[in-house]
Amino acid sequence: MQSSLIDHINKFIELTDADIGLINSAVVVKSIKKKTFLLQPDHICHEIYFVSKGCLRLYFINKKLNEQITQFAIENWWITDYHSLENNVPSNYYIQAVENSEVVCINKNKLDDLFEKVPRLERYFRIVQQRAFSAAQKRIEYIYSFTDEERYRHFRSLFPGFIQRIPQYMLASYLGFTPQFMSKIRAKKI
Amino acid sequence: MQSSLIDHINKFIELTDADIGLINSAVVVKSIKKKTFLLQPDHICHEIYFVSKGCLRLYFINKKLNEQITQFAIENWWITDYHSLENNVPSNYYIQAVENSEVVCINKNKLDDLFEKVPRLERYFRIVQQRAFSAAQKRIEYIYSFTDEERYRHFRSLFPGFIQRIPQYMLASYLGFTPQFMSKIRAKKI
DNA sequence: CGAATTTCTTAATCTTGATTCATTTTTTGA
DNA sequence: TCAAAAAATGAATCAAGATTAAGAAATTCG
Repeated sequence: MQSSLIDHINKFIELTDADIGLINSAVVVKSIKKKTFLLQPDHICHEIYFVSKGCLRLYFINKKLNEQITQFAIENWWITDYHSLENNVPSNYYIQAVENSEVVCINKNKLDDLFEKVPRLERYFRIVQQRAFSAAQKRIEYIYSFTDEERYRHFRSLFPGFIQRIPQYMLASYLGFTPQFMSKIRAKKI
Repeated sequence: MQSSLIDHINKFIELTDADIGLINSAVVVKSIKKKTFLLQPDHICHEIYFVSKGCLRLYFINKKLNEQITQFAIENWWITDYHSLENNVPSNYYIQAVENSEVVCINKNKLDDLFEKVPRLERYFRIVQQRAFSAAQKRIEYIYSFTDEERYRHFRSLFPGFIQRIPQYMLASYLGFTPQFMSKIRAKKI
């Protein structure tokens, strides 16, 4: 039984059985219950996470003491705090399971070793990072193109399935407005 | 005389003379005058640009017919529309020189060939993309943490030199507010 | 140099979405 | 199964920043 991470990597590069062995021995697969934290503020982030099942969120507490979600990760997405990971500085973020989930964890040092042993993985992660950056570029475009209400309708039309999976207040947080405002626009006909 | 792109790559990976030759034969260095466009809407973006001198901006025209700048690139930064580049679809964006500039242009197909010939370049671009994504994560954090006025003051304290180089209205556009509001907050004492 | 263009400023009014506070509905888990 | 916690809603007031409409100042370049 192939892990879903290996399946995902295989979509971008070819792996030998030896490569797969090396990858599998570098990762730890964890089943985590809803609300479990994988990262909390003031801790240095040492791992990147691949979601094989479920949903995680990345958020921080803003000055008004509200949760501000900056990213969700569902099946086949990576999530981590790259700033903390790369600069070895304490994070401001929480990474938390929104649903019971299964994640593939890779420690940063082990990942660096793995790049030495399986150089083709550089290509896989180059492509993954480029897609992530491209998505971030699009997101910034949307933030500056639409009003909050438009962004909600747009998001709902793009990911109709996803909004069923999470509480409305989390979507409001991700979109950058209050649950009250969310209620207001949901109360309007279409 | 080494190009500044080669210098930059050399900070992350080791290149042989043969590698350098291959890279140099894949790129085109252009000197472009202020206001020159490297990309315009409805065109598919086929190149990525490395700024060796000067400053470029990436922007689109929003629904209110105003320019919305989403990115600047100064010396040693890459800039392109990855969405258009990767999916071969027409761009919504302009890429324009803000100052007389020198850019290293790499065609996407030539870059793909180059990855075959110089696989270690995957590593360089993996790191560059990861940094770009990390910067985008931080930017989204700031967008949702601060008011517009706070973001202006924060940006000014982070990049005091840069704000001298560009017209104020471009900074207002990048920060997502109007030139009038920019004037208002600049008129306040400190 | 001097006219044209770009850029910046001021001020009055208006809008989107926040805040506050209260209530209702839904979900969870002992 | 039912009490407690979590999530969603509603309405009144408020604030940050947009809009509109002039003008003033600074650059550019023929």
